[in-house]
Amino acid sequence: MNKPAKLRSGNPGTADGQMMYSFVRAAHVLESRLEEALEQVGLSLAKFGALSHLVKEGEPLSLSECAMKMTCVRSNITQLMDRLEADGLVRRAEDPEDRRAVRAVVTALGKERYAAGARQVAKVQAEFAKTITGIDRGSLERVLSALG
Amino acid sequence: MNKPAKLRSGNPGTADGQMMYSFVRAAHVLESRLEEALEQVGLSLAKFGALSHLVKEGEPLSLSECAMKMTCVRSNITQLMDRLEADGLVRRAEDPEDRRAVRAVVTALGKERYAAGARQVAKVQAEFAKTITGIDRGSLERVLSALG
DNA sequence: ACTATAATATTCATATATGAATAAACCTGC
DNA sequence: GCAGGTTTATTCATATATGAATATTATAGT
Repeated sequence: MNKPAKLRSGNPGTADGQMMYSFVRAAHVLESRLEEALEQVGLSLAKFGALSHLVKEGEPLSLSECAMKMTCVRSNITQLMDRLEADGLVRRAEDPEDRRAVRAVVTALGKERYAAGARQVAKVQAEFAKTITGIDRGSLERVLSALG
Repeated sequence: MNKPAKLRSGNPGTADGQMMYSFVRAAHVLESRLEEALEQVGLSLAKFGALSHLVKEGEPLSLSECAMKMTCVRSNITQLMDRLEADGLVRRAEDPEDRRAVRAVVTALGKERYAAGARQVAKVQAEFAKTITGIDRGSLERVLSALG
């Protein structure tokens, strides 16, 4: 009982629906590749993301600032920092300006690990760049920015 | 110390990298919309996905079959079924053919809930369809299928 | 028939995420 | 200066996901 192809293109109930699912699935695959690549250097995507923001900022960020930059709730950062601290990649430091705040300081090991992670991510990016060859960049950018 | 725009387009280290991150972020936003829409009818995306496969199959699936259809590990399904069973949407049944197997049976409530979820998902799909207006379907499909 | 191997679901430990509840420190309006 | 509200991080409960270890059942090969 399959619908003929004619009914399937441009029909919001079928073709576009498939497209939406494909989109989400493709993103999951991409994330898996990133996770796998980062695993080679002892990082997860979450850990790399946190290190990335901290390294790029160049100076310690409060955990609230981390949460904002990573668009997640603060309790998530609390746990992530626990794990990063256990790995010796980050250190919690008091904020002399605000005694409520805790600032995350990247350790030397954290910086090395971040650099190694960045090299791994670059490989996946290169693959991704090859994959999207042949799609119009402008349209894709517009769609992606329209989505979020 | 920003690089001029010229250096940023077509440069694998910047523009394409941004694109990859945008892609993943956009998918997350889309998923959040789906979660939010499904929450209105008491479902999560994971629960809806499981119900979806079961309803479409038309007959009970073993938990291993569910895991394969949802491309996840079996222990995940064990837990998901626990929650679906607690919600009264699914029931575990013995498999007379294979005493190791457990089959997931959708309850009447489960079918209703699935239908309500499908209506919610359809709304998000319609939005998504609008968003991707103006991008070439063929290229997008090729890219998405190349990714996974 | 018996033994070795495979497949089944579950449990456990862990990682990631959310959101509610809490405690401590900060800030404002009076 | 203090009461009341806000912001800080943490803890707890929960949902989702993985992978290792386990127990039960099936199936092959002998």
